[in-house]
Amino acid sequence: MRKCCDMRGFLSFIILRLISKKNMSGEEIRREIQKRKGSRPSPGTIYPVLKSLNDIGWIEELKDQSKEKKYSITKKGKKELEIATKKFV
Amino acid sequence: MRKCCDMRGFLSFIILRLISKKNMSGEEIRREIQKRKGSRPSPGTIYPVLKSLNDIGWIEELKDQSKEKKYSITKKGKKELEIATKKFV
DNA sequence: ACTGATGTATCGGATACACGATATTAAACA
DNA sequence: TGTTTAATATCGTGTATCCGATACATCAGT
Repeated sequence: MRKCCDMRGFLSFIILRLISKKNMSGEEIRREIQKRKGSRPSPGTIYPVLKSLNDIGWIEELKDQSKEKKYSITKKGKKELEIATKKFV
Repeated sequence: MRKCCDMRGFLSFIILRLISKKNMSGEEIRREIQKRKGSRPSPGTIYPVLKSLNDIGWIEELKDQSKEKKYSITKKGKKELEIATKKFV
């Protein structure tokens, strides 16, 4: 994946948006999407997306005390999300 | 494609949303997306989506005088769009 | 330390999205 | 009626999204 919010990759958009509202871990994201959508994305879906969003600097790890690795949105990510949202929503 | 706004198929969501705001033809949609996104989706991208959205009854043809075949969103499509938007945006 | 439970990471593969090219249709002129 | 122009439709293909399965890591309780 190169760009979030390309024609494909709706999931990246959703995940970025979730993280923008609240720092979240992979499992939290899975639970949240299940709550909203009904189906629980598999780990093989979520974690690669988190990795790529992290790699391009749109989110960043937020190591805290717990065993969960939380992510927060970066300034860059916030900006990109705003652009994408304006374009398409 | 079965459901718009599945994990994949961001484009279906975009197109449904565009049509929900204003009755549009395939070419209008291509131009609108180009205006917003910069790149112009190819016919082979747009028309199959329109066909599938039409097949599942979320949009419908709106034959008018012109040579363009416009589409409008159906009640069902409006409802589904609302659900998807609430879920994800 | 061992075990169980939970979160994270990675891999191979199936699926279908999006593409470009091409064909078809249809309106609008002469 | 024939020609041109533009919109629509379809086809085969490459690609990466998303999946399930599996492995690894980490913490809690005993």
